[in-house]
Amino acid sequence: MRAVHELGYVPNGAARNLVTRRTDTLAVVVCDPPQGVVSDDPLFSTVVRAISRELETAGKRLVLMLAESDQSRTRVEQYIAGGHVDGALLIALHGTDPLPAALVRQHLPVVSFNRTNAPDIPYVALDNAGGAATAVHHLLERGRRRIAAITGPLELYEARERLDGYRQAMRDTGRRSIVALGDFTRISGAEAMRQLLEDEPQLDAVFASNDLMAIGALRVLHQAGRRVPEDVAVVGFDDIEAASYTSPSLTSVRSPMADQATAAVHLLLGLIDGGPTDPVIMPNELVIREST
Amino acid sequence: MRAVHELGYVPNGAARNLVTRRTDTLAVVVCDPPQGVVSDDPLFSTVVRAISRELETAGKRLVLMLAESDQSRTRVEQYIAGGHVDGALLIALHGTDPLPAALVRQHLPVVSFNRTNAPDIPYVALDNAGGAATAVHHLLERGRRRIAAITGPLELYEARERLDGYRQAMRDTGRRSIVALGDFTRISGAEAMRQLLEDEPQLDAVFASNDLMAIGALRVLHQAGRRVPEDVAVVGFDDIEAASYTSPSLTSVRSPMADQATAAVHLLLGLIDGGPTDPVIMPNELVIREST
DNA sequence: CTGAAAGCGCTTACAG
DNA sequence: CTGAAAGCGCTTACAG
Repeated sequence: MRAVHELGYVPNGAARNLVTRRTDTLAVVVCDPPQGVVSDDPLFSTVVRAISRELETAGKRLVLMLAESDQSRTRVEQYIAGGHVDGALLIALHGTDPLPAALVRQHLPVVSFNRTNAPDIPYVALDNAGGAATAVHHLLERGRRRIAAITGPLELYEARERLDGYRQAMRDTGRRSIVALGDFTRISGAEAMRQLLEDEPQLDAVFASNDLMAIGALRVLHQAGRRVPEDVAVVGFDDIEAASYTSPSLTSVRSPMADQATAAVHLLLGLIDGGPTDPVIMPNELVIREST
Repeated sequence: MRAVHELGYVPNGAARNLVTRRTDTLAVVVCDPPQGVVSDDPLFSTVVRAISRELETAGKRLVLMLAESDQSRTRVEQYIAGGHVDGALLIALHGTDPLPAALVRQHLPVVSFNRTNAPDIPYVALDNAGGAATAVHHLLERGRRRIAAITGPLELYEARERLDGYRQAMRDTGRRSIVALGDFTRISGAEAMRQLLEDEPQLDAVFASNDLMAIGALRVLHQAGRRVPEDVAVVGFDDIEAASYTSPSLTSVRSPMADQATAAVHLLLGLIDGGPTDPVIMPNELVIREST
């Protein structure tokens, strides 16, 4: 050991990997297309940092890969087939993505950061429907009666679940759903808000399926001369940092992204060790600010 | 080749790495401490994605490592000493960080995403001083005379350079500098703005060294009943997405982070191939919006 | 030009 | 318990 210290010896990683057939490296695959919604999200860096910290604690390394195109998807598959990683964590998976099934076929432990269409992939998800219902009930408590919703892109489970939660809560309280389509971008939120004002000028509340769209909606409401929250109350989803510095500041359903990331890492590490594969659902909470 | 296809053969990566002594893998080391400013920055995801794309194009892999503490710094050093990577790209380096020197001592090709105290490390940097000067001249053209600055944390080169650019521009036009210290967070921008209003109630413009602080300053100005831009003009730096949806929207010096990331990757790949190591300075441009 | 051998630097069963 | 040998799956000089 003295010699080790004196000579600064460090074991060669490739040689060790070769013989042990372990790499202590996990892939984080961001499946979002280039113009995709999730990885441009303000929460992306939170998620990546939380994953990185958790893997470091476990003594593992993180290889970050984008799967933005068919070509890069192939690269990911080949890299993983090359035995470079012990497992993979998929982020921002669209419902129709062929990648998860391909990885499972290679017998690689795979976990998804959200619900997917591949039934045998363990995942960690937010309680999207519950969060949306919480938002609706909060608006009802505030005395709102005509509550519209702006959806995310419906090919994403999160977007569908948030819409379902809104719909269910409206139905349960005997109300009619008022829905405009968005795609999780601020611009789409603004456009959806414009459309809602035209179609349903009597509305007195809006539930936006994420904060970026809520911010777009706030802007349009301001331009249209509607006061928030006096005339129209607005609730967002995710509680990104910007939610606290819009004017008025935005009530939002907080997505515990860092906790979700940590849970996903644990699920993956457990899976590699042959542990259970039950999905994990993260709770969320409503953060009430000036907009409601 | 038919057999390769039929059997789905893929070369074993570890065996190949062992014999070739190349890994085709580069480390991206985020040197920011846990509460650090840079990696919580909205631009972090932009940078990471741009690097990832560029490495993918070059057929390289990306290992993401955090160096948030002495312990994790040691881990980074050991990992790199283990020969797992062909080079390293350092992000968010503080002036006093011992990591770059340690890596250079291991004869690893290293490039920094900003200027550092290690003289022999090639880097890519923004024209921070030039950007700050542009902001000041823009404010002067708008007829502003008492222009204050809010600085970033001065242990960061970016922050010092932006301050220097402001100071120089003020001096060149025979004006007195008015400076309040911040640390690149929104909160610190708000605090600095409060202090400025107290110390220099006559000020008619503020140059904030980044957008987050400018957003904090906008809020305080609003609370203090100062109209922007009528009473006080505000310029930020970085042009993060939020700059376009504050009210009023924020004039800002755009930092071309994606281009900077691409340039840093090229510099590193060139360095590995024995290419030149000249620093690269990225130009920036002023994006004029409602706040000036 | 083709094919067998040596060797990269480890770990792990196995012999002494 | 210690120490030498085999082998992980490649690449690359080298012999035929």
